[in-house]
Amino acid sequence: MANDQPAGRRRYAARMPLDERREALLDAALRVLGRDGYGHLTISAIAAETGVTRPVVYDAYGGIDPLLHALLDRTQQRAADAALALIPAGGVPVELDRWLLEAADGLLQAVQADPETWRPVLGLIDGAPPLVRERIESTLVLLRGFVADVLRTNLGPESQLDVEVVAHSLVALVQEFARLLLVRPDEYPKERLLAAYAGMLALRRAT
Amino acid sequence: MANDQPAGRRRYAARMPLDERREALLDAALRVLGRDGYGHLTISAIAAETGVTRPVVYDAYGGIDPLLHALLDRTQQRAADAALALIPAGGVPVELDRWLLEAADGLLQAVQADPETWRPVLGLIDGAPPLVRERIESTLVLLRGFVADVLRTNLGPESQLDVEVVAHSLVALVQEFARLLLVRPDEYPKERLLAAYAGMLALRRAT
DNA sequence: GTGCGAATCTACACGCATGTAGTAATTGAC
DNA sequence: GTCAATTACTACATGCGTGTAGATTCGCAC
Repeated sequence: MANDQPAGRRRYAARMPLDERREALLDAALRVLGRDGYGHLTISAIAAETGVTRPVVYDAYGGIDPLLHALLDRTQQRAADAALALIPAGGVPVELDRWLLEAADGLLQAVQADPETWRPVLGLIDGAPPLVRERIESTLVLLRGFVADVLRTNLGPESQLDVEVVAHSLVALVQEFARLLLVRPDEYPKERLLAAYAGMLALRRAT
Repeated sequence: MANDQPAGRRRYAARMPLDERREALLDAALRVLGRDGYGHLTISAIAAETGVTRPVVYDAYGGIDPLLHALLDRTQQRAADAALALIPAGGVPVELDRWLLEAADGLLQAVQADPETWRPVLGLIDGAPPLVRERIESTLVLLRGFVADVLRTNLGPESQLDVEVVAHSLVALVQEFARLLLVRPDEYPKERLLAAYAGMLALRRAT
Protein backbone atom coordinates (compact mmCIF):
# COMPACT_ATOMS: atom_id res chain seq x y z
CA MET A 1 0.00 0.00 0.00
CA ALA A 2 2.73 2.44 0.97
CA ASN A 3 4.25 2.09 -2.50
CA ASP A 4 1.16 3.07 -4.46
CA GLN A 5 1.05 6.49 -5.97
CA PRO A 6 -2.27 7.56 -4.40
CA ALA A 7 -4.20 8.25 -7.56
CA GLY A 8 -1.48 8.50 -10.17
CA ARG A 9 -0.73 6.64 -13.31
CA ARG A 10 0.25 2.99 -13.27
CA ARG A 11 3.95 2.31 -13.23
CA TYR A 12 5.15 1.08 -16.57
CA ALA A 13 6.26 -2.54 -16.74
CA ALA A 14 9.74 -3.17 -18.04
CA ARG A 15 9.71 -3.04 -21.80
CA MET A 16 10.44 -6.04 -23.92
CA PRO A 17 10.74 -6.75 -27.62
CA LEU A 18 7.72 -8.57 -28.93
CA ASP A 19 9.28 -12.02 -29.01
CA GLU A 20 10.39 -11.91 -25.41
CA ARG A 21 7.07 -10.50 -24.33
CA ARG A 22 5.35 -13.41 -26.03
CA GLU A 23 7.46 -15.95 -24.19
CA ALA A 24 6.85 -14.17 -20.89
CA LEU A 25 3.11 -14.26 -21.55
CA LEU A 26 3.23 -17.98 -22.25
CA ASP A 27 5.15 -18.59 -19.04
CA ALA A 28 2.58 -16.60 -17.10
CA ALA A 29 -0.25 -18.46 -18.81
CA LEU A 30 1.27 -21.78 -17.82
CA ARG A 31 1.45 -20.64 -14.21
CA VAL A 32 -2.16 -19.53 -14.23
CA LEU A 33 -3.13 -22.82 -15.78
CA GLY A 34 -1.36 -24.89 -13.16
CA ARG A 35 -2.79 -22.82 -10.35
CA ASP A 36 -6.38 -22.19 -11.48
CA GLY A 37 -7.21 -24.37 -14.48
CA TYR A 38 -8.52 -23.45 -17.90
CA GLY A 39 -11.65 -21.90 -16.45
CA HIS A 40 -9.62 -18.99 -15.14
CA LEU A 41 -7.23 -18.69 -18.03
CA THR A 42 -8.45 -15.29 -19.23
CA ILE A 43 -6.73 -12.40 -20.92
CA SER A 44 -7.16 -10.46 -17.70
CA ALA A 45 -5.58 -13.16 -15.55
CA ILE A 46 -2.63 -13.61 -17.89
CA ALA A 47 -2.02 -9.88 -18.06
CA ALA A 48 -2.17 -9.60 -14.27
CA GLU A 49 0.14 -12.58 -13.78
CA THR A 50 2.60 -11.03 -16.23
CA GLY A 51 2.38 -7.65 -14.51
CA VAL A 52 1.06 -5.85 -17.55
CA THR A 53 -2.24 -4.48 -18.82
CA ARG A 54 -4.58 -6.30 -21.17
CA PRO A 55 -3.80 -4.41 -24.37
CA VAL A 56 -0.29 -5.81 -24.16
CA VAL A 57 -1.69 -9.28 -24.48
CA TYR A 58 -3.89 -8.27 -27.39
CA ASP A 59 -0.91 -6.65 -29.10
CA ALA A 60 1.18 -9.78 -28.64
CA TYR A 61 -1.36 -12.45 -29.57
CA GLY A 62 -4.64 -10.91 -30.62
CA GLY A 63 -6.80 -12.90 -28.25
CA ILE A 64 -7.02 -15.89 -25.96
CA ASP A 65 -7.30 -18.36 -28.79
CA PRO A 66 -4.03 -17.64 -30.61
CA LEU A 67 -2.30 -17.45 -27.24
CA LEU A 68 -3.61 -20.83 -26.17
CA HIS A 69 -2.64 -22.18 -29.54
CA ALA A 70 0.92 -20.98 -29.06
CA LEU A 71 1.06 -22.37 -25.54
CA LEU A 72 -0.11 -25.73 -26.79
CA ASP A 73 2.47 -25.67 -29.56
CA ARG A 74 5.23 -25.18 -27.05
CA THR A 75 3.94 -27.75 -24.59
CA GLN A 76 3.18 -30.31 -27.23
CA GLN A 77 6.61 -29.91 -28.70
CA ARG A 78 8.33 -30.51 -25.39
CA ALA A 79 6.20 -33.50 -24.48
CA ALA A 80 6.35 -35.10 -27.89
CA ASP A 81 10.12 -34.70 -28.07
CA ALA A 82 10.56 -36.44 -24.76
CA ALA A 83 8.16 -39.23 -25.62
CA LEU A 84 9.37 -39.92 -29.14
CA ALA A 85 12.98 -40.05 -27.97
CA LEU A 86 12.08 -43.33 -26.33
CA ILE A 87 10.94 -44.94 -29.55
CA PRO A 88 13.66 -46.90 -31.31
CA ALA A 89 14.48 -45.89 -34.86
CA GLY A 90 12.10 -47.37 -37.41
CA GLY A 91 12.47 -51.05 -38.11
CA VAL A 92 15.27 -51.69 -35.64
CA PRO A 93 14.50 -54.82 -33.67
CA VAL A 94 14.53 -54.72 -29.87
CA GLU A 95 13.87 -57.14 -27.11
CA LEU A 96 10.24 -56.38 -26.50
CA ASP A 97 9.86 -56.92 -22.77
CA ARG A 98 13.00 -55.03 -22.07
CA TRP A 99 11.95 -52.13 -24.26
CA LEU A 100 8.50 -51.92 -22.70
CA LEU A 101 10.14 -51.47 -19.35
CA GLU A 102 12.76 -49.01 -20.47
CA ALA A 103 10.31 -46.86 -22.37
CA ALA A 104 7.99 -46.68 -19.38
CA ASP A 105 10.90 -45.81 -17.16
CA GLY A 106 12.08 -43.12 -19.51
CA LEU A 107 8.67 -41.54 -19.77
CA LEU A 108 8.14 -41.48 -16.04
CA GLN A 109 11.53 -39.84 -15.68
CA ALA A 110 10.60 -37.18 -18.20
CA VAL A 111 7.35 -36.53 -16.37
CA GLN A 112 9.13 -36.17 -13.06
CA ALA A 113 11.68 -33.86 -14.57
CA ASP A 114 9.17 -31.40 -16.01
CA PRO A 115 5.82 -31.82 -14.28
CA GLU A 116 4.42 -28.46 -15.35
CA THR A 117 4.70 -29.44 -18.99
CA TRP A 118 3.16 -32.85 -18.42
CA ARG A 119 0.26 -32.08 -16.15
CA PRO A 120 -1.78 -30.52 -18.97
CA VAL A 121 -0.85 -33.35 -21.29
CA LEU A 122 -2.00 -35.97 -18.83
CA GLY A 123 -5.36 -34.31 -18.40
CA LEU A 124 -4.65 -33.19 -14.86
CA ILE A 125 -5.70 -29.58 -15.42
CA ASP A 126 -9.34 -28.81 -14.83
CA GLY A 127 -11.59 -27.41 -17.47
CA ALA A 128 -9.76 -28.38 -20.65
CA PRO A 129 -11.61 -27.00 -23.67
CA PRO A 130 -12.00 -28.92 -26.96
CA LEU A 131 -8.95 -27.32 -28.55
CA VAL A 132 -6.72 -28.74 -25.83
CA ARG A 133 -8.31 -32.14 -25.97
CA GLU A 134 -7.76 -32.29 -29.71
CA ARG A 135 -4.11 -31.36 -29.37
CA ILE A 136 -3.44 -33.99 -26.76
CA GLU A 137 -5.27 -36.60 -28.77
CA SER A 138 -3.24 -35.82 -31.87
CA THR A 139 -0.01 -36.33 -29.95
CA LEU A 140 -1.31 -39.58 -28.54
CA VAL A 141 -2.27 -40.78 -31.99
CA LEU A 142 1.29 -40.24 -33.11
CA LEU A 143 2.68 -41.97 -30.06
CA ARG A 144 0.37 -44.96 -30.40
CA GLY A 145 1.38 -45.29 -34.00
CA PHE A 146 5.03 -45.62 -33.04
CA VAL A 147 4.26 -48.08 -30.28
CA ALA A 148 2.24 -50.15 -32.71
CA ASP A 149 5.17 -50.13 -35.15
CA VAL A 150 7.54 -51.37 -32.49
CA LEU A 151 5.12 -54.11 -31.58
CA ARG A 152 4.64 -55.19 -35.17
CA THR A 153 8.34 -55.36 -35.98
CA ASN A 154 9.12 -57.33 -32.84
CA LEU A 155 6.24 -59.68 -32.28
CA GLY A 156 6.90 -62.35 -34.82
CA PRO A 157 4.45 -62.73 -37.68
CA GLU A 158 2.57 -65.61 -36.07
CA SER A 159 1.31 -63.45 -33.23
CA GLN A 160 -2.45 -63.05 -33.12
CA LEU A 161 -2.33 -59.94 -30.97
CA ASP A 162 -4.44 -56.95 -31.98
CA VAL A 163 -1.58 -54.51 -32.21
CA GLU A 164 -3.67 -51.35 -32.33
CA VAL A 165 -5.69 -52.18 -29.26
CA VAL A 166 -2.58 -53.24 -27.41
CA ALA A 167 -0.90 -49.94 -28.31
CA HIS A 168 -3.92 -48.08 -26.96
CA SER A 169 -3.73 -50.15 -23.82
CA LEU A 170 -0.03 -49.64 -23.23
CA VAL A 171 -0.24 -45.90 -23.72
CA ALA A 172 -3.25 -45.66 -21.44
CA LEU A 173 -1.41 -47.70 -18.84
CA VAL A 174 1.67 -45.54 -18.87
CA GLN A 175 -0.50 -42.43 -18.74
CA GLU A 176 -2.16 -43.77 -15.62
CA PHE A 177 1.23 -44.45 -14.08
CA ALA A 178 2.36 -40.94 -14.90
CA ARG A 179 -0.78 -39.51 -13.30
CA LEU A 180 -0.20 -41.53 -10.16
CA LEU A 181 3.38 -40.38 -10.08
CA LEU A 182 2.39 -36.73 -10.26
CA VAL A 183 -0.67 -36.81 -8.03
CA ARG A 184 0.43 -39.21 -5.29
CA PRO A 185 4.21 -39.48 -5.51
CA ASP A 186 4.56 -40.69 -1.93
CA GLU A 187 2.26 -43.66 -2.32
CA TYR A 188 3.29 -44.45 -5.85
CA PRO A 189 6.95 -43.67 -6.46
CA LYS A 190 8.42 -44.53 -9.81
CA GLU A 191 10.12 -47.64 -8.48
CA ARG A 192 6.89 -49.11 -7.19
CA LEU A 193 5.08 -48.46 -10.44
CA LEU A 194 7.82 -49.95 -12.56
CA ALA A 195 8.14 -52.98 -10.29
CA ALA A 196 4.42 -53.64 -10.58
CA TYR A 197 4.59 -53.13 -14.32
CA ALA A 198 7.45 -55.61 -14.59
CA GLY A 199 5.45 -58.01 -12.47
CA MET A 200 2.52 -57.84 -14.85
CA LEU A 201 4.74 -58.38 -17.85
CA ALA A 202 6.39 -61.30 -16.13
CA LEU A 203 3.04 -63.03 -15.81
CA ARG A 204 3.35 -63.73 -19.48
CA ARG A 205 5.91 -66.39 -18.69
CA ALA A 206 5.16 -67.44 -15.14
CA THR A 207 1.96 -68.97 -13.78
CA MET B 1 -41.39 -16.41 -36.41
CA ALA B 2 -45.01 -16.72 -37.55
CA ASN B 3 -45.92 -18.17 -34.16
CA ASP B 4 -44.52 -15.36 -32.06
CA GLN B 5 -46.92 -12.98 -30.49
CA PRO B 6 -45.43 -9.77 -31.93
CA ALA B 7 -44.55 -8.03 -28.67
CA GLY B 8 -46.67 -9.87 -26.14
CA ARG B 9 -45.88 -11.82 -23.05
CA ARG B 10 -44.03 -15.09 -23.15
CA ARG B 11 -46.18 -18.18 -23.28
CA TYR B 12 -46.11 -20.01 -19.95
CA ALA B 13 -44.38 -23.34 -19.86
CA ALA B 14 -46.41 -26.27 -18.63
CA ARG B 15 -46.41 -26.21 -14.84
CA MET B 16 -44.83 -28.91 -12.78
CA PRO B 17 -44.52 -29.74 -9.12
CA LEU B 18 -41.09 -28.96 -7.80
CA ASP B 19 -39.77 -32.52 -7.85
CA GLU B 20 -40.69 -33.11 -11.45
CA ARG B 21 -39.30 -29.74 -12.44
CA ARG B 22 -36.03 -30.66 -10.79
CA GLU B 23 -35.78 -33.89 -12.75
CA ALA B 24 -36.63 -32.09 -15.97
CA LEU B 25 -33.90 -29.56 -15.28
CA LEU B 26 -31.35 -32.31 -14.69
CA ASP B 27 -32.34 -33.99 -17.94
CA ALA B 28 -31.92 -30.72 -19.78
CA ALA B 29 -28.58 -30.10 -18.09
CA LEU B 30 -27.35 -33.50 -19.20
CA ARG B 31 -28.34 -32.71 -22.77
CA VAL B 32 -26.55 -29.38 -22.68
CA LEU B 33 -23.53 -31.09 -21.23
CA GLY B 34 -23.38 -33.74 -23.92
CA ARG B 35 -23.83 -31.17 -26.64
CA ASP B 36 -21.71 -28.23 -25.45
CA GLY B 37 -19.55 -29.29 -22.49
CA TYR B 38 -19.24 -27.81 -19.04
CA GLY B 39 -18.10 -24.49 -20.39
CA HIS B 40 -21.59 -23.80 -21.67
CA LEU B 41 -23.47 -25.37 -18.78
CA THR B 42 -24.98 -22.12 -17.50
CA ILE B 43 -28.22 -21.31 -15.75
CA SER B 44 -29.30 -19.56 -18.91
CA ALA B 45 -28.55 -22.52 -21.14
CA ILE B 46 -30.32 -24.97 -18.85
CA ALA B 47 -33.36 -22.74 -18.58
CA ALA B 48 -33.49 -22.34 -22.35
CA GLU B 49 -33.05 -26.07 -22.96
CA THR B 50 -35.85 -26.78 -20.50
CA GLY B 51 -38.09 -24.15 -22.08
CA VAL B 52 -38.48 -21.98 -19.00
CA THR B 53 -36.98 -18.76 -17.70
CA ARG B 54 -34.01 -18.50 -15.38
CA PRO B 55 -35.86 -17.80 -12.14
CA VAL B 56 -37.40 -21.24 -12.42
CA VAL B 57 -33.95 -22.74 -12.17
CA TYR B 58 -33.08 -20.56 -9.20
CA ASP B 59 -36.31 -21.55 -7.46
CA ALA B 60 -35.61 -25.23 -8.05
CA TYR B 61 -31.93 -25.35 -7.16
CA GLY B 62 -30.65 -21.99 -6.03
CA GLY B 63 -27.73 -21.81 -8.42
CA ILE B 64 -25.49 -23.74 -10.77
CA ASP B 65 -23.52 -25.39 -8.03
CA PRO B 66 -26.34 -27.21 -6.23
CA LEU B 67 -27.73 -28.19 -9.61
CA LEU B 68 -24.45 -29.66 -10.75
CA HIS B 69 -24.15 -31.40 -7.44
CA ALA B 70 -27.56 -33.02 -7.94
CA LEU B 71 -26.73 -33.99 -11.49
CA LEU B 72 -23.53 -35.63 -10.33
CA ASP B 73 -25.39 -37.47 -7.60
CA ARG B 74 -27.75 -38.95 -10.14
CA THR B 75 -25.07 -39.81 -12.67
CA GLN B 76 -22.70 -41.22 -10.10
CA GLN B 77 -25.44 -43.38 -8.67
CA ARG B 78 -26.31 -44.86 -12.04
CA ALA B 79 -22.72 -45.48 -13.03
CA ALA B 80 -21.68 -46.88 -9.68
CA ASP B 81 -24.69 -49.20 -9.57
CA ALA B 82 -23.86 -50.62 -12.95
CA ALA B 83 -20.17 -51.01 -12.16
CA LEU B 84 -20.53 -52.49 -8.71
CA ALA B 85 -23.09 -55.01 -9.94
CA LEU B 86 -20.19 -56.69 -11.71
CA ILE B 87 -18.20 -57.20 -8.52
CA PRO B 88 -18.80 -60.58 -6.88
CA ALA B 89 -20.03 -60.54 -3.31
CA GLY B 90 -17.24 -60.07 -0.81
CA GLY B 91 -14.98 -63.02 -0.26
CA VAL B 92 -16.61 -65.31 -2.78
CA PRO B 93 -13.92 -66.96 -4.87
CA VAL B 94 -14.06 -66.72 -8.66
CA GLU B 95 -11.97 -67.91 -11.53
CA LEU B 96 -9.87 -64.83 -12.04
CA ASP B 97 -9.28 -64.76 -15.78
CA ARG B 98 -12.87 -65.57 -16.43
CA TRP B 99 -14.06 -62.86 -14.11
CA LEU B 100 -11.75 -60.24 -15.61
CA LEU B 101 -13.30 -60.90 -18.98
CA GLU B 102 -16.87 -61.01 -17.79
CA ALA B 103 -16.54 -57.85 -15.76
CA ALA B 104 -15.05 -55.97 -18.70
CA ASP B 105 -17.78 -57.30 -20.94
CA GLY B 106 -20.46 -56.25 -18.48
CA LEU B 107 -19.07 -52.78 -18.10
CA LEU B 108 -18.79 -52.21 -21.82
CA GLN B 109 -22.38 -53.36 -22.17
CA ALA B 110 -23.51 -50.91 -19.52
CA VAL B 111 -21.65 -48.12 -21.29
CA GLN B 112 -23.22 -48.95 -24.60
CA ALA B 113 -26.65 -49.13 -23.04
CA ASP B 114 -26.51 -45.66 -21.47
CA PRO B 115 -23.80 -43.60 -23.14
CA GLU B 116 -25.11 -40.25 -21.93
CA THR B 117 -24.57 -41.31 -18.34
CA TRP B 118 -21.11 -42.65 -19.02
CA ARG B 119 -19.59 -40.00 -21.20
CA PRO B 120 -19.16 -37.59 -18.29
CA VAL B 121 -17.82 -40.36 -16.10
CA LEU B 122 -15.22 -41.35 -18.67
CA GLY B 123 -13.95 -37.80 -18.96
CA LEU B 124 -15.29 -37.36 -22.47
CA ILE B 125 -17.03 -34.07 -21.77
CA ASP B 126 -14.95 -30.95 -22.26
CA GLY B 127 -14.27 -28.47 -19.53
CA ALA B 128 -14.88 -30.55 -16.43
CA PRO B 129 -14.48 -28.39 -13.32
CA PRO B 130 -12.81 -29.61 -10.12
CA LEU B 131 -16.08 -30.65 -8.51
CA VAL B 132 -16.73 -33.11 -11.30
CA ARG B 133 -13.23 -34.46 -11.28
CA GLU B 134 -13.45 -35.10 -7.56
CA ARG B 135 -16.72 -36.94 -7.91
CA ILE B 136 -15.44 -39.20 -10.63
CA GLU B 137 -12.30 -39.91 -8.69
CA SER B 138 -14.24 -40.88 -5.59
CA THR B 139 -16.25 -43.39 -7.60
CA LEU B 140 -13.09 -44.78 -9.12
CA VAL B 141 -11.51 -45.14 -5.69
CA LEU B 142 -14.45 -47.25 -4.61
CA LEU B 143 -14.29 -49.34 -7.75
CA ARG B 144 -10.55 -49.91 -7.50
CA GLY B 145 -11.01 -51.00 -3.94
CA PHE B 146 -13.43 -53.70 -4.96
CA VAL B 147 -11.23 -54.84 -7.81
CA ALA B 148 -8.30 -55.05 -5.42
CA ASP B 149 -10.40 -57.15 -3.05
CA VAL B 150 -11.29 -59.56 -5.79
CA LEU B 151 -7.66 -59.84 -6.77
CA ARG B 152 -6.53 -60.43 -3.21
CA THR B 153 -9.06 -63.15 -2.47
CA ASN B 154 -8.31 -64.98 -5.69
CA LEU B 155 -4.62 -64.66 -6.30
CA GLY B 156 -3.21 -67.17 -3.92
CA PRO B 157 -1.13 -65.90 -1.03
CA GLU B 158 2.16 -66.60 -2.76
CA SER B 159 1.55 -64.01 -5.46
CA GLN B 160 4.01 -61.14 -5.48
CA LEU B 161 1.73 -58.87 -7.51
CA ASP B 162 1.22 -55.29 -6.33
CA VAL B 163 -2.53 -55.51 -6.03
CA GLU B 164 -3.19 -51.80 -5.77
CA VAL B 165 -1.23 -50.86 -8.83
CA VAL B 166 -2.78 -53.72 -10.76
CA ALA B 167 -6.24 -52.54 -9.75
CA HIS B 168 -5.37 -49.06 -10.99
CA SER B 169 -4.13 -50.55 -14.22
CA LEU B 170 -7.16 -52.72 -14.83
CA VAL B 171 -9.59 -49.90 -14.19
CA ALA B 172 -7.61 -47.55 -16.42
CA LEU B 173 -7.56 -50.18 -19.12
CA VAL B 174 -11.30 -50.76 -19.07
CA GLN B 175 -11.87 -47.02 -19.03
CA GLU B 176 -9.79 -46.71 -22.18
CA PHE B 177 -11.79 -49.48 -23.81
CA ALA B 178 -15.01 -47.77 -22.86
CA ARG B 179 -13.77 -44.51 -24.34
CA LEU B 180 -12.83 -46.22 -27.56
CA LEU B 181 -16.22 -47.88 -27.66
CA LEU B 182 -18.03 -44.55 -27.32
CA VAL B 183 -15.80 -42.41 -29.50
CA ARG B 184 -14.99 -44.79 -32.35
CA PRO B 185 -17.52 -47.59 -32.21
CA ASP B 186 -17.01 -48.56 -35.83
CA GLU B 187 -13.29 -49.13 -35.53
CA TYR B 188 -13.42 -50.56 -32.05
CA PRO B 189 -16.62 -52.54 -31.48
CA LYS B 190 -17.02 -54.32 -28.20
CA GLU B 191 -16.12 -57.69 -29.68
CA ARG B 192 -12.80 -56.47 -30.98
CA LEU B 193 -11.88 -54.88 -27.68
CA LEU B 194 -12.80 -57.93 -25.68
CA ALA B 195 -10.98 -60.25 -28.06
CA ALA B 196 -7.82 -58.17 -27.73
CA TYR B 197 -8.25 -58.07 -23.99
CA ALA B 198 -8.62 -61.85 -23.88
CA GLY B 199 -5.56 -62.11 -26.07
CA MET B 200 -3.54 -60.06 -23.64
CA LEU B 201 -4.69 -62.15 -20.71
CA ALA B 202 -3.97 -65.32 -22.63
CA LEU B 203 -0.36 -64.27 -23.04
CA ARG B 204 -0.03 -65.19 -19.43
CA ARG B 205 -0.19 -68.85 -20.43
CA ALA B 206 0.88 -68.94 -24.04
CA THR B 207 4.13 -67.67 -25.55
C1' DG C 1 -67.32 -20.61 -11.07
C1' DT C 2 -64.38 -18.72 -8.05
C1' DG C 3 -60.45 -18.38 -5.08
C1' DC C 4 -56.03 -18.93 -3.71
C1' DG C 5 -51.58 -20.88 -3.58
C1' DA C 6 -48.02 -22.49 -6.47
C1' DA C 7 -45.43 -21.91 -10.46
C1' DT C 8 -43.89 -18.95 -13.88
C1' DC C 9 -42.64 -14.61 -15.96
C1' DT C 10 -40.73 -9.61 -16.50
C1' DA C 11 -37.45 -6.27 -15.37
C1' DC C 12 -33.59 -4.36 -13.23
C1' DA C 13 -28.87 -4.01 -11.19
C1' DC C 14 -24.41 -5.96 -11.23
C1' DG C 15 -19.90 -8.17 -12.07
C1' DC C 16 -16.51 -9.58 -15.11
C1' DA C 17 -14.21 -10.39 -19.28
C1' DT C 18 -13.75 -8.84 -24.06
C1' DG C 19 -12.09 -5.73 -27.69
C1' DT C 20 -10.45 -1.23 -29.43
C1' DA C 21 -9.25 3.71 -30.06
C1' DG C 22 -6.47 7.07 -28.54
C1' DT C 23 -2.72 8.77 -25.26
C1' DA C 24 1.58 8.66 -22.78
C1' DA C 25 6.04 7.04 -21.45
C1' DT C 26 10.35 4.73 -22.53
C1' DT C 27 14.46 3.80 -25.01
C1' DG C 28 17.81 3.43 -28.55
C1' DA C 29 19.87 6.07 -32.48
C1' DC C 30 21.87 10.08 -33.89
C1' DG D 1 20.41 16.12 -25.63
C1' DT D 2 16.69 15.35 -28.90
C1' DC D 3 13.66 12.73 -31.70
C1' DA D 4 11.10 9.03 -33.38
C1' DA D 5 9.67 4.39 -33.08
C1' DT D 6 8.23 1.14 -30.01
C1' DT D 7 6.03 -0.38 -26.13
C1' DA D 8 2.82 0.17 -22.64
C1' DC D 9 -1.25 2.49 -20.53
C1' DT D 10 -6.08 4.73 -19.90
C1' DA D 11 -10.74 4.87 -21.00
C1' DC D 12 -14.84 3.55 -23.13
C1' DA D 13 -18.33 0.53 -25.26
C1' DT D 14 -20.23 -4.04 -25.27
C1' DG D 15 -21.80 -8.81 -24.40
C1' DC D 16 -23.20 -12.35 -21.41
C1' DG D 17 -24.20 -14.60 -17.28
C1' DT D 18 -25.73 -13.96 -12.43
C1' DG D 19 -29.05 -13.01 -8.84
C1' DT D 20 -33.39 -11.04 -7.00
C1' DA D 21 -37.83 -8.39 -6.33
C1' DG D 22 -42.22 -8.06 -7.66
C1' DA D 23 -46.01 -8.83 -11.00
C1' DT D 24 -48.69 -12.32 -13.49
C1' DT D 25 -50.92 -16.51 -14.74
C1' DC D 26 -52.23 -21.14 -14.19
C1' DG D 27 -54.93 -24.94 -12.37
C1' DC D 28 -56.67 -27.55 -8.56
C1' DA D 29 -59.87 -27.48 -4.45
C1' DC D 30 -64.08 -26.30 -2.98
